[in-house]
Amino acid sequence: MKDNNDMPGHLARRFQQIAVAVFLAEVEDAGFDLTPVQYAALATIKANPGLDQVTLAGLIAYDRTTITGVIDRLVQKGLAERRPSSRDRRARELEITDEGRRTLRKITPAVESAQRIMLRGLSAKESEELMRLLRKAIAAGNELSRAPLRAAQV
Amino acid sequence: MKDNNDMPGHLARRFQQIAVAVFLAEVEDAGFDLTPVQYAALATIKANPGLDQVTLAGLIAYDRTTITGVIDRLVQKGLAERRPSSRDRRARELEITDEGRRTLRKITPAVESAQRIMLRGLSAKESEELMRLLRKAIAAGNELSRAPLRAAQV
DNA sequence: TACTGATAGTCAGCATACTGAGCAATATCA
DNA sequence: TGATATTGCTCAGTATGCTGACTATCAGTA
Repeated sequence: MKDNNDMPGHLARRFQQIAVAVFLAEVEDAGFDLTPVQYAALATIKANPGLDQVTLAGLIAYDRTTITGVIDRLVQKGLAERRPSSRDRRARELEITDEGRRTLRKITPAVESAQRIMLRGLSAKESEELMRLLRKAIAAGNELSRAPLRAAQV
Repeated sequence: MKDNNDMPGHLARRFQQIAVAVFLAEVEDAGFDLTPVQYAALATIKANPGLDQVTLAGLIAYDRTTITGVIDRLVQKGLAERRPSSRDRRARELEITDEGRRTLRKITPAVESAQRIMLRGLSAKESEELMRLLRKAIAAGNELSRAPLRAAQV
């Protein structure tokens, strides 16, 4: 019988579990209330002003049905705005608000600290190697999830 | 601005996302309907007959409030049984059923295949190294989540 | 034994994630 | 142009995961 520790799927779940807990703890210590998912969405909206929801989902590999709720909460917190697209009446254009920009700026140290903490058991070289291997495995498996990463259409 | 691909937390989320999708697809192809979480719980019940819910949660690092629902579904599918403990009237003893045992046996090839597929971008050596680094990072971060891994009390 | 603190389990509530379905709008092509 | 396919978004339903609160029970101790 294989041990859980020999199952990459189980290890993935555990590492992700710790990563989320560390992120939330650091962000809360900094006085903010933002999830990892909300942070990634907000940062991506800031970097790509006016993008629509499907494009946003593709850039961070979220399912399109998940992104709806995430944006709802960003809007409800006053960090982002959703308005009808002028080019395509089905689509919604997303913009970050000033409040969202301020939050992103202030929260950055906590986010970076979280990334360090979740790797605290590894040396710098090991951390690099872990990220390299994860990127490689993810690239090969990208199309296997319902929400693959998609480059923006420019 | 840091790219998502430099954030271990984001990579963790992506890898976990792919791992779950691959697991579900392989298991469904084999004709079964079992999630990764349910599988791990069932396998652990089989390996530790009569254990209580808190011990089970500790062995697979689930939150105790999560395990309730997972066991509900295993029981509802007829794969496990929950009965009052004779030693502690607060506790429930968990047992796998014959049906559960049969399911576990038949599902094993699909589970193993899933673990291979989610690492298909990596060589054997790289896969080993990825698992080693994940184990190391997880060990160092174990206490940082609400549901740390706990050895069984023997 | 009575009090106190800890423990086992559950529940309500919230936030991801997914499946599958549906609506409105757009794109494509005969 | 008109039929068809596709796309953007939303919703209902289900399954993790978490926080925080609660009940019942147990364990240790004054």
